[in-house]
Amino acid sequence: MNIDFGIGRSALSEQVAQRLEKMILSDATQVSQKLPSEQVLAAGFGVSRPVVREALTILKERGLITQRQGGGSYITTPDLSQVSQCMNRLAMMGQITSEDVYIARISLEVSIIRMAAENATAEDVRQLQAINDAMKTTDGDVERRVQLDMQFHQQTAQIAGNQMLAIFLDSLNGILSPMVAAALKLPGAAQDGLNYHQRIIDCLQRGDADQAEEVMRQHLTLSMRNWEVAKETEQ
Amino acid sequence: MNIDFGIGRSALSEQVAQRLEKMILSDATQVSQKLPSEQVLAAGFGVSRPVVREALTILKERGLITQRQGGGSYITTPDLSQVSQCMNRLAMMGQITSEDVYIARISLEVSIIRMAAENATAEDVRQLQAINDAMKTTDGDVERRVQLDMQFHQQTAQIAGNQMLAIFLDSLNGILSPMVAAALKLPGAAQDGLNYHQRIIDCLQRGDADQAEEVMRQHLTLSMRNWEVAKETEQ
DNA sequence: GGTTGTCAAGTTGTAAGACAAGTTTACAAG
DNA sequence: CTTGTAAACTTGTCTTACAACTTGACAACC
Repeated sequence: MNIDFGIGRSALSEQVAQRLEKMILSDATQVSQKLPSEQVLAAGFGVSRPVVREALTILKERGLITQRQGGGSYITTPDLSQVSQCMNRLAMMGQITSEDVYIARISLEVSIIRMAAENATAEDVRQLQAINDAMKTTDGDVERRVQLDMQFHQQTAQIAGNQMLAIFLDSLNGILSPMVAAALKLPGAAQDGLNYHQRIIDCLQRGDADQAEEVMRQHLTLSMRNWEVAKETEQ
Repeated sequence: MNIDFGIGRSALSEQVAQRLEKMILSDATQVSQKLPSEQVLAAGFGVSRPVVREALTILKERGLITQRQGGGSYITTPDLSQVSQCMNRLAMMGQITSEDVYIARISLEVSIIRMAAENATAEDVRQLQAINDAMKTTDGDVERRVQLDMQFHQQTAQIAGNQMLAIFLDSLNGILSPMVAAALKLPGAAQDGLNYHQRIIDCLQRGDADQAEEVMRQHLTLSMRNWEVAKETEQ
C-alpha cells in the first residue's frame, strides 16, 4: 500500500481536508450530494481511514459536510451562525473589547435602520410592533426581555434586506446580550428602550430614513452609556 | 474499561470537544499552557484515543489549540482571520450575494473613515500616503494594485482603532478583491481611485471627518458602479 | 399488484494495538 | 558549566476489529 497521490508526508489530514474542500467549493451545485465512503476516499488518496476521518471532521467543523452514522457523508451549506460562534470565541479569549463591539454595533445599526426605513412594508412594521408589544409584558424576566430586544434589532436587519449586515449584527449578539442585560438594570432604562423602539417603528412606517437613523443613534448611544454606568457600579 | 464519566453514547468526540472548549474558554489566562497528553485525556474522559484526537482536531480547527508532533497540545488564541475564512466559504457556497457585500462595505467604511479622521496622527497619514504612492507604480500589475488598494482601506480601519470593524472589513476582502480587480479594468478607474484616495488622505490630515465620510462614500459608490458595468460587459 | 417484514450489505462510530517521527528531559562525559 | 547522547514521552499514521445504524433488495403476505 502507501501509494503516493502527490501528498507530502506532514499534516496529511490537513492536506486531504484542503483537497476535499476545494472539490466541494468548486461547484456549489453539489449540495446534498453524497461523498464516497471513508474506505473509498482512503484508497483514492492513498492514506489510511483515520486520516480521512480527521479530514472529514475538519470539513464537518467548517460546516461543509454532515455525517450520519451508517448513512454516509453529505455536502451541506455552512450555517450562518458560524461567524457568530467564531466571534464569541474571539471575545472569550480577550481579543476584542466590549467598547469596540458596542461602537461597531452603532455603526452597523445606523446603516441598517436607514435601509430598513427605505424598504419597510406594512407587514414588516406590524412584526416589529408585535415584538415591541411583547417586550412590554416581560416585567422582571430580564432574559426574555433581552432576547426580544435582540430580536427587534435583528428583525430590522432582515427588513433592510442585506444578508451581510445581518450576519455581522448577528455575530455581535452573543457578546452584546450580557451588556444589554446589564444596562437594563438601571432605573428607567427598560421604559426608555421601549419608547425609542416605538419611535423607530413610527419612522419606518413613515419611511423617514433620516429620522430613523437619528433616533437609532440616540437609542444605542444612550444604551451604551447605561452599560458603562452599570459596569462601573458593579465593580 | 469503558468507565462512564457522564458522557452519553452518541457524538462522543463532539461532547469531549465541548467539554475541553469550556475548560479553555473559562479562563483566558491559560494561553500557551500545555494540555495533558492524548493518552491521559482519553483515560480521564473514559474514551479511546481516536475520540480524543477527533476532539482535539475540532479544537484545532476552531483555533483554540495547536499541536506539535512529539511536543504536545498547547492552548492558543484563535486567529482573527478565521472570520474571513468563514465568510469566504459562505460566499463560495452562494449564501451571500456580491451586491450585499459591496453595500455592507460602504456602510462599514463610511463609519470607519469618520473614526479614522478623528484619530489620525501625522504618522498614520504618512503611512497611508506611502501606500497610495506605491499604488501609482503598479502599472499593469493588477494583482499587486488590488492588494495595495485593500491594504489602504484596511489601514484606515487600523487608524480608526476599532478592532471589531477592522475584522468585519477584513472578512470582506476575500470576496471584494476579485470585484475590485474587475472594476479596475474600466478606463480611468485606476486613476480615479488614486485621486479619491488622495482626497481622503487630505481629509484625514485636516481631521475633517464630515468631508472624509462624503468622499469615501463617493469613492466606493463609484467603484461599485464600475464593478457592475464591468460585470455586465463580461457576460 | 402493492405492501410489509426481514435480512444482508454497506457505512460511520469507537476501540485497541503497534510503529514512525519528533520533542523533551535527564544524565553522563568533557 | 557546557555539551552530547540516550531514554522517555508525545503526536502522527496505519491496521484490524467490532458495534451501531442505514440502505436496499428480496421474499412473504394481503
